[in-house]
Amino acid sequence: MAGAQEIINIFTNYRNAVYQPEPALAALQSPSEGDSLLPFLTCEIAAETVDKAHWSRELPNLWSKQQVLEWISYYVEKNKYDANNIDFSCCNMDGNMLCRCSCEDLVAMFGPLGEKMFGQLRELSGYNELSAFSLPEELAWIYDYGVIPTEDPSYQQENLAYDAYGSNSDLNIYGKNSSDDPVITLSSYLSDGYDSTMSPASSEGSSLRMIAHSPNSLLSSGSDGELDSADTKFTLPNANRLIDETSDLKHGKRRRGRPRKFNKDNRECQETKKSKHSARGTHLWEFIRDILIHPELNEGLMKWEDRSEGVFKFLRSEAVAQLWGQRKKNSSMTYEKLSRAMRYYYKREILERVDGRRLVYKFGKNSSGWKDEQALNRS
DNA sequence: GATGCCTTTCCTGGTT
DNA sequence: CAACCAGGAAAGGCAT
Repeated sequence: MAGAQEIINIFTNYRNAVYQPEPALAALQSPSEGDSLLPFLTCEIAAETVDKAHWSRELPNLWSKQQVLEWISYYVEKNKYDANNIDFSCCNMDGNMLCRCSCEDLVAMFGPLGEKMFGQLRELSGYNELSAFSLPEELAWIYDYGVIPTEDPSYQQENLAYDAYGSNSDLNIYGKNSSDDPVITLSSYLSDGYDSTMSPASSEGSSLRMIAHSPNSLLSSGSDGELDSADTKFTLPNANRLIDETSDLKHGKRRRGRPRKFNKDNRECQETKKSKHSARGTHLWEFIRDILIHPELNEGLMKWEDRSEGVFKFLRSEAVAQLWGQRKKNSSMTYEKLSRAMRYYYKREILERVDGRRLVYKFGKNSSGWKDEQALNRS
């Protein structure tokens, strides 16, 4: 366990390394911007410093302790808050623990800043004050796709995973406690879908579904059920790979291509998948497009560089990949793999290359639904 | 069962 | 050095 001094050192080093004075940043931090813009701006700023701030690429519940500290440091510095008022002994937690903190917890730890931090954490986690009934119609397929019947074993396992995170915990950044009305997040919206007809009983923890589906929760579909969630959350995605590696190793060399799913849990996963109706609109480029054409739900994941030309940029590449992975019930999705799939679209002219610009893509002539008028028609 | 499409996964090598 | 890009190869999953 890191001591308070060690934490302060990390904190200080990070601040010195990452947040050297930048005029643009300082301008954005002016009080006149107003709090309402704060979450958005922090996403934007984080994205601009994406090469430095690792936390900005991942969903908060996936952050390591280091990333949590980096985020705290960022936020304290951004708000010019006196770090002496912070109880650093409370900062030694990973993202999962952080996300389970109530607003009161954060206020206790960070004083008046805690409330703002709670708000931003909710933003970064994809919490939105949207009801399921206000979802745009063109995303109705999400309803079709995402319903997980309660008799579905995977759903029951997810609920087990959910319970492991504490179904009776206080209000946390994912929204309400389990007894409240269902809440939808972009994450669950784009990855899991949401069933507006879900009964209160079956919708329990719908806003928390992101936890259950997130890579670190793959306890639910993984093969190692006794792993401690707190300690394994960052290794689980790789744990799948380890299993594959050991089962696929032949003469010291791993077999090429996608490894077969052999183990019992994975077979269950496959069966579950087979039983489910495959929804339309599950293509990657459509998924990307749907994130882009709903900026109000975007969470700073992606942005248009040139809307009229269809040029867009990934701001939180790993977070988008994780969402895509959740959508495809694939815990081990990474930006690396997602980008490979994106590159296949070049040949089919669904996407066009944008040379020399990292994380930037452009819709091609064989894509549709992203242009202003098309998007408006879809709304 | 064969086929085709759309990824997914792994990999090597190059670039930023 | 990490992150990203490019693209070949092989395989999975699914619809037809």
